[in-house]
Amino acid sequence: MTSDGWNLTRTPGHYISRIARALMRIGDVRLREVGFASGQLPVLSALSNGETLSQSELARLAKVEQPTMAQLLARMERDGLIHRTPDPKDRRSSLVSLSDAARSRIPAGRAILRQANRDATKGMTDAEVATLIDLLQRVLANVNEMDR
Amino acid sequence: MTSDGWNLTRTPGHYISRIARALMRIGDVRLREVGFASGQLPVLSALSNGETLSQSELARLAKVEQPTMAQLLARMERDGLIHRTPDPKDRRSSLVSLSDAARSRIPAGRAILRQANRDATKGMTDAEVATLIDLLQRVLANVNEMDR
DNA sequence: CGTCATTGCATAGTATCCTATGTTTATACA
DNA sequence: TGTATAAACATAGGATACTATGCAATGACG
Repeated sequence: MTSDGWNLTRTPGHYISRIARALMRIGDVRLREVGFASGQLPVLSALSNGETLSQSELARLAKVEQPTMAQLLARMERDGLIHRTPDPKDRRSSLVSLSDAARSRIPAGRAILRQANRDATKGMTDAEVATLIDLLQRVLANVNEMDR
Repeated sequence: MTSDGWNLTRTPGHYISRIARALMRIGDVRLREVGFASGQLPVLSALSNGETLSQSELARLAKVEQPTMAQLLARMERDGLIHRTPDPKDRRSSLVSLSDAARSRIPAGRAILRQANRDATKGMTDAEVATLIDLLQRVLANVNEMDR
């Protein structure tokens, strides 16, 4: 331990990357049952109320770069989760909407995610979870600041 | 907000994935100055004291699957960060060690990471950081449990 | 009205991660 | 000893992320 040349094991960053990887793996396994994947969640969430959004609006909402969203939407279209229709107002753009099949599976997906979050905070009081969320929010604000 | 079909924005998982992605991006940018990448940290850390380890030992330490470690080591070898020598005790295995160039740059890399962790917890007291680490540790234990 | 910057998207290339599978070597045990 | 299991590694292929770049359509402004 003390001879570790980095001594950076007990840092928030270390735990956060480990948890993120495990959560993504677990989420993908559990969501496969309803045909979703964890990377698709921001898109499903944004379109769940029937709205139609462009690729760039989705990228901004999901906080990913545009080519990342392009690939994600291509896979989702291939899997029948979304449709694209040309935007009559802008010939560069298409409007993305959820397929009926995807929308019908959203409640099941939401339940799976709620359970996963409960499992991940097992043994923690509501106050502890609230504290954790508060601290994470402040870290996120800091790293967003670092990004510029 | 209340009309969000998922209502899962204010969950630990949501923040943790966002922070992890931002931290990785920032870490990669800052570490590029010394020729490292964030994914290489577990390997650099494990070998920094001059030890030699096999690919599977490194995979276990870094908590990644074996093919992931194989690819990572291939890139690190290509970039001159590590050497591989055949294991005289086991013809299936090779022993991985850090190059002198990599070892000499470790102190600079460590300083960069310390600073990044300080930046990410800016505005938080030592007690708050300790609380955050404690809560994250418990979440990590939970998700590791979920993984089986 | 024409030029020019901006915006929306596509493509290419790379890095990390995963699962599934195969090959070779080592080991255990009937 | 011979076979079966286990371990170490390689390979293939997919998902999710990034940067860099290019093209076409839009919009702003002299």
